[in-house]
Amino acid sequence: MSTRGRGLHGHVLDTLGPAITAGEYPPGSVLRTDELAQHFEVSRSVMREAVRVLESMHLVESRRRVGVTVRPKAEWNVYDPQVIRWRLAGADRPHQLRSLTVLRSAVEPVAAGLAAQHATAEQCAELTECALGMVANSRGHRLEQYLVHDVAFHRVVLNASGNEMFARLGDVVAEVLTGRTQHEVMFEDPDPAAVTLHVRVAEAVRARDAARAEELTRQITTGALHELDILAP
Amino acid sequence: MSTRGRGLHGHVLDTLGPAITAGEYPPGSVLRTDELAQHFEVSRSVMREAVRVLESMHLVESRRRVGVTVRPKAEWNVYDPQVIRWRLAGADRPHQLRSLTVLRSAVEPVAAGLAAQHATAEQCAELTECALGMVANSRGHRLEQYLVHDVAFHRVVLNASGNEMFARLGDVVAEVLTGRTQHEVMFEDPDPAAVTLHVRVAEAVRARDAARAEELTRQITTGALHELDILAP
DNA sequence: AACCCATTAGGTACGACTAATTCAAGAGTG
DNA sequence: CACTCTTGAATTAGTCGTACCTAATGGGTT
Repeated sequence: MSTRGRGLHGHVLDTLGPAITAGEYPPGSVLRTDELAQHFEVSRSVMREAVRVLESMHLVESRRRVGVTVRPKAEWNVYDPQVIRWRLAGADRPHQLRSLTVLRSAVEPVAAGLAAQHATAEQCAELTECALGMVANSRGHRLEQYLVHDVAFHRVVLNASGNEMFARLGDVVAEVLTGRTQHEVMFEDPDPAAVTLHVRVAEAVRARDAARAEELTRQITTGALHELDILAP
Repeated sequence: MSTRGRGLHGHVLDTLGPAITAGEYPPGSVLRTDELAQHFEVSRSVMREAVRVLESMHLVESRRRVGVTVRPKAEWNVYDPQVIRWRLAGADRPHQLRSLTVLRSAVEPVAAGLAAQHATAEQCAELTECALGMVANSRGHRLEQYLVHDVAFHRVVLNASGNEMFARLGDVVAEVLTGRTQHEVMFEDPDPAAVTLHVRVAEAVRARDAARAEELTRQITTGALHELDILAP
């Protein structure tokens, strides 16, 4: 899933990427292409392709006579799904989870408002279906199935917004929600209030009530902020 | 600026990237590495590195025995600054500008609210300075200087939010604002109301009034939406 | 329909050469 | 003597071309 692992250069990236994003190489660290190639036991061609990809993510910068230098974190392409996955898989996970949750709190309410204006009949139906699925699995430790519907719900909202930038955050939200279920405190059944909110969002979108859809979604994301103690109770 | 043009593979990307993002090659189109290498008069190694970068942006997919196929627009990494620049430079510019402006309307108000909570004294001072700079250049066709301070203002807000995801949108906002001044209808002096709003945002942040900073910024971004006729007057 | 094999285009490896940049030694200058 | 400028040697990425490997594909055979 996280590993597209296609080809040798993919394998190299699966090791180097997480290492860099985890801060194993401090900003300014210098790597040499040849040494890396030797270390990973691949040809220089393969290593060069891997470096090019890291370079396109602004994780490193390649300069003649110097080598491959690690760029400061502030310059990374933190919206690259691959970078997000690497960071979520490493020591930076908590921090990354917080950043993304704050991003969600900004984007999703607006996306829901737009979805209320632009959602197709089919998307409205999907939304209702997802909400019902959440209700059906909200009790009896069915977290797995609950999560599936939760992820689907938010994905539909983002897609229905009609904004491509919002739509592409579907994967990010999916990883945040999944991460919360897997690694965070969520042994108990989900909060009934949250489930209800999702149902009401689906209703608001179906009723073309943008303001209500936005406000209700804001309540959902605010809840997510509270879970991570980003907001005081 | 848009061209980092470092090396031959950079030159290839500067041509291929815009072509693909402009839709010159419809989704599913098949390119051959060898043909491309011949067309651009570079070696296969260089072309392969370029393809790897395009692949990491999810613009294309490379498969054996098939070739390099162009992926559908919905799968592109639309947050990649390079992709954004390519699209802003091509036929997709209006659409991209709208998407980004909607994104701004979601992110910037929340960022401003956070900035009011987390901005350092220095950042508060910078903000005030930028706002004053906007006022000083808001009359007499000083659009150039006005733009500089406008861009700086929004950049400081995004940075002061303390959220890395927000901070990285500084470049995007900069390009949107620059684009508006250069290509859109903005021969006249900026709207005095907008200038005043910026001053008041700076005040709100300085006063640690998160709610007010958020609301005022929402008015700014709403104004931007109106300019592009995304919202009805 | 199931299977096999030739074709094809990308994947990998290696070696030679190029070019840019750094760094240091040495000449020149105040 | 200290400082600056020039120059050249060392170093590392950049480019190229070739050869060979691998795996999908598509057609032909059983």
